[in-house]
Order: sequence, then C-alpha cells, then structure tokens
Amino acid sequence: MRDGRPIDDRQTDGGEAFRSVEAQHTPSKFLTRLTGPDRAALAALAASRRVPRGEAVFSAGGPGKHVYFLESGKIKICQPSPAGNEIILWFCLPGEIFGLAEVSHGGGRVVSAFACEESLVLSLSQKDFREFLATHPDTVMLSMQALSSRLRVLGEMVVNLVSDDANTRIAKLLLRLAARYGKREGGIVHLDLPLTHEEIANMVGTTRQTVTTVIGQFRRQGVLSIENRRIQIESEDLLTEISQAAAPPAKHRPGS
Amino acid sequence: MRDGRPIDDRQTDGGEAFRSVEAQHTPSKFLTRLTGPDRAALAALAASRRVPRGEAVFSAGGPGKHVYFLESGKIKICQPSPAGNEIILWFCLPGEIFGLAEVSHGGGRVVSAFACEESLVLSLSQKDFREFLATHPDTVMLSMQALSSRLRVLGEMVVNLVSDDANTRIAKLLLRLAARYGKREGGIVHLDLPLTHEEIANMVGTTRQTVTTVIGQFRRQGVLSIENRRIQIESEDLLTEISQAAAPPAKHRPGS
DNA sequence: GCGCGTCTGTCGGCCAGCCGACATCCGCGA
DNA sequence: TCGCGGATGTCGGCTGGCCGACAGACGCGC
Repeated sequence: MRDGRPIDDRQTDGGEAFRSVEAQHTPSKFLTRLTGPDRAALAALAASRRVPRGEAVFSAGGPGKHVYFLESGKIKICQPSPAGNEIILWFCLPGEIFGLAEVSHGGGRVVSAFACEESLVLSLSQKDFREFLATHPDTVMLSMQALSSRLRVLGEMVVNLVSDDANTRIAKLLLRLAARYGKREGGIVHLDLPLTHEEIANMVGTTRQTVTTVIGQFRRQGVLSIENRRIQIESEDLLTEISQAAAPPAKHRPGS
Repeated sequence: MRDGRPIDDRQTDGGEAFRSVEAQHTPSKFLTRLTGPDRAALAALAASRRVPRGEAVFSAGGPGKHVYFLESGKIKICQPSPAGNEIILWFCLPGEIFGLAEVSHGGGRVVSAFACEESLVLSLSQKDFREFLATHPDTVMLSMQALSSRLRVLGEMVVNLVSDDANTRIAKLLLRLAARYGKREGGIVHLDLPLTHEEIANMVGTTRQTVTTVIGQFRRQGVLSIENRRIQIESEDLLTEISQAAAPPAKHRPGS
C-alpha cells in the first residue's frame, strides 16, 4: 500500500523527539504516582494480601472480580498455551496496577498472575475501583497508561515473533527486558528476573535447547554473563548489534 | 511452578460461564454506546475527515496528538517490522475508537492507521479528549474497554505465535478474524476484509507461498472458499478441528 | 551443611517450511 | 470495457532449529 499522509497528526512540533523505548513502555507506577490523599483513600478501600513465591494471585479461567496493586515483590502475568505451557506476557514491579483488563467488560480471567517471589498485594473489588476512578479523576490516566503500555509491549512481541529468527528473537527479548526491568551499574544491566531457559523459550517461540545454545553463544561472545541463574548484560551495544544483524529484506516493500 | 490458589478471586459465582471469545474480545463500540447527549457533545468537539482508501490516518513515528473515532469505513492498525513490512495488529470497524494509546503518556506513534476502504473519521485533540472523559464519566469505561480488548487480542496472537505450527497459526488467525469481524449467513462466515496472502503471512510469521499453499488446502478440504479475493469460512467446526489437531504436548507441565 | 529435584549443556538425525523463480489469473482504475 | 500491476499458484533445493536423550551442575529447602 502507498505510504499515506497522516490526517490530523501531520503537523509535527519542531524538535519533538521520539521517546526511548524505556520511557515509552514503562507501565504506570500507579501507587507511586498517586497523591497523598488519593493514596490514603485507596489504602482505606483495599485489602492487603501476602502471596508466597510460586502462588497465583489469580488464575486464567477464574472470575475477574478484583483489581490489584503490587506493594512489594514481583509478579509475572502468564497466558496458558493450548499445550499447557504458561507464556509470560510481562512482569509487574512494585507500584504497578494489574488485573484491570477485566474491569471494563466484567469477564473472566484470560491470564494468570503468579508471584515470582514473596509479594505483598493490595486488592480492590471492581465495583470499588470504578467508584475510586470516578471520585479520583487523576487515576483514570494512570489506569489507561498501564493498559496502553502493555499494549505496546505485546505489539513489540508480535512484531518480533513474526519477523525474526530464533537468535534475534532471544536477543531482542533480552533487550526489552533490560529496558523495562534492568538495574544498571557501570554499564552492566542486571536482570533481576528468575527466568529459566524454558520460560525464555516459551516467550520467543523456540525450544529450551535452542535458548541454552544461544545464551551460551552470547556468553562466549562477552555479551552477557550469568550469576545465580540471573542474566547480566555486559554489553547492550553488542546485543543490539546482534539483534539488528539478521534483518531480512522486506517482501513487498515499495522501493525495495 | 505450582498451580497456585487465587487470592481474592477464589470465590466463584455459581454457574458463571466463561464468555465466548466473541463477546470477550469485541472492542468497545464507542460511538454506538455513547448516549445522545454524550454523542452530541463529542460531535461538537470533533473534526470530521474523509480518508481515501490506502491513505494513512496517522503513521508510526509521527506525533500522537489526536484520538480518532471511525464513523464509517474500515481501518487497519499496523506496526512496521525492522524489514519494513507492515504487520496488521487489528482492524477497526465503524463505531470504534482508535489512536488512544498515546493519550496517557503523550508519546509518538508506534503504529500506523490505514484506511482499507474510503473511511469517515472523527478526530479529537488529546487535550479535548481528556476533558471529554473528565466531563463524561461513562466514556472512561468505554475507553478502557477498547484498550483491554486489544490487549487480549495481542495476547492471543503472542500465544498463537509461540505455540503453533504454520498451519495452525493460519487456521487460528482465520477463526479469530471470523469471531471479531465475520458476517454470518446460514452457517457461512464472510470475512469482509481485503487481506492478501502476504498480509496474512506477515500476521502469522510465515511466507506468502506457505499461506497460498495452506489456503489452497483449506479450500480443497471444504473449509473455506474465496470470492472476490475475500475469504468465506464454510465450516468453522472443521477449521476449529484443524486448529486443535496439532496441539503439541506441554514441555515442563506438572503432571505431564 | 547436605540432598535432591530442577535446570543447564550437549548431541545429531530429521523435517517443516523458507525462498527464489516463474507462469497465470484477476480486481481495479481509467 | 480493457489493460496492467499486483496477487495467486506451483515447484524443489536447502537449512534453521526441533526433539528425544543423557550427563552434569547447582539453587533451594530442610
């Protein structure tokens, strides 16, 4: 199809830069951005729960009656595959809201939320959440930002999955995880995520053995190292090079 | 990980059925669900634009300053791959809102919106849209529903892409498109979507030739037929069987 | 501190489907 | 109505990576 001219977005502000992936895709730190009074109102409404490591906050197939906020710990949001593998879609870090996708249509859960480590979670019934939004208008944008951010994450995953070979998919996954969850110290990015090779394979559509092979190659190339089965990216630049090296030519691209 | 018990969602309502995919994933028909006064207020604020077939409403990389509503026509939302292929993420039908993911963080566009056929589009600046939400609280849930619905669509795509072989991915894509956009007449589902084999290939991560081969097989099996280069699903049941036939066993599944 | 279950590392045969190429068809715009 | 550019249909050589199997390592719970 021809490259079209945008309609109303066509006037661009001079010098407005496209934001980095990190800034663009950071999900709403809902709790952090609540003002004092809003935060107090939420705390008065919500129930607090401790979730042990490995336990589910909610499960796919169950009812979706509550919205959750992560006080501390780490949550992974998974969708089951037909074969029963749990595909990790994204992680939630402290401050983030989750489980709100069902608020608007009142349906059951399509995804599960598991605690990767012991976590402290606030829960609010959907009814109370709707009332909270209605009486705290600032929180509407925070909720929409959480949903939008995750929409972009999944969009990136889709494009990655349909476009790239296994090597590149793994490289790009690691870069995305680094951008969103990495802790940076002197040029090295620590991924404080308890990810097995099987979980990585499930996220990028390959096999556990292929991930083991590729991660081993990345270690030998000095791209990353492993400590306590956690990945540390020694050179984001090298990983970026790897992820761009195998770009295939466009089929059916005007001007190709 | 062990199957966890849900925390606050664990009490289920007796007999509450998990809704069908069609009901669950129907995006918010925003315009249709607006009440008369809300609709009039929106019409007073928004600008109307006619978009010829093939033109972009907005483009990836451009600024995201407006929110759009589709009065008539058909829009496809695409994200460019590194090779320059436009990957269709979803379609928008009349009544739907689109282009709102950038409202909450004010960033540039990651996706493009193209008119598949001549379309009539309302546009509203983000600023006006925020004010509209603030003064029309019913529209907050409609907006969140649109975002949530698309989140689920992309989640399904991700799980489909990482789990299935090419044959199954194509079958499931056709079923999803049928559920969301199909017109049903006497057991046959018409997909009134102008999709080429190349576009289908881009959506499921395969090649144009593989899609041509698989679509040909489906025709010979009586699963579907083609008219004016539009797919008609003759037997959803058969297509569903095909999409379930190749389910691989779970790796690392407790109890497998 | 120790044992164990899970995770990682390796191997090689096999095949799903990629890909370049070419012929034919047909929907759309003038 | 007609011409043409894009879409569809087919082919077969080739290869990326799947997969079952096995050995060794190690993180975690007791």
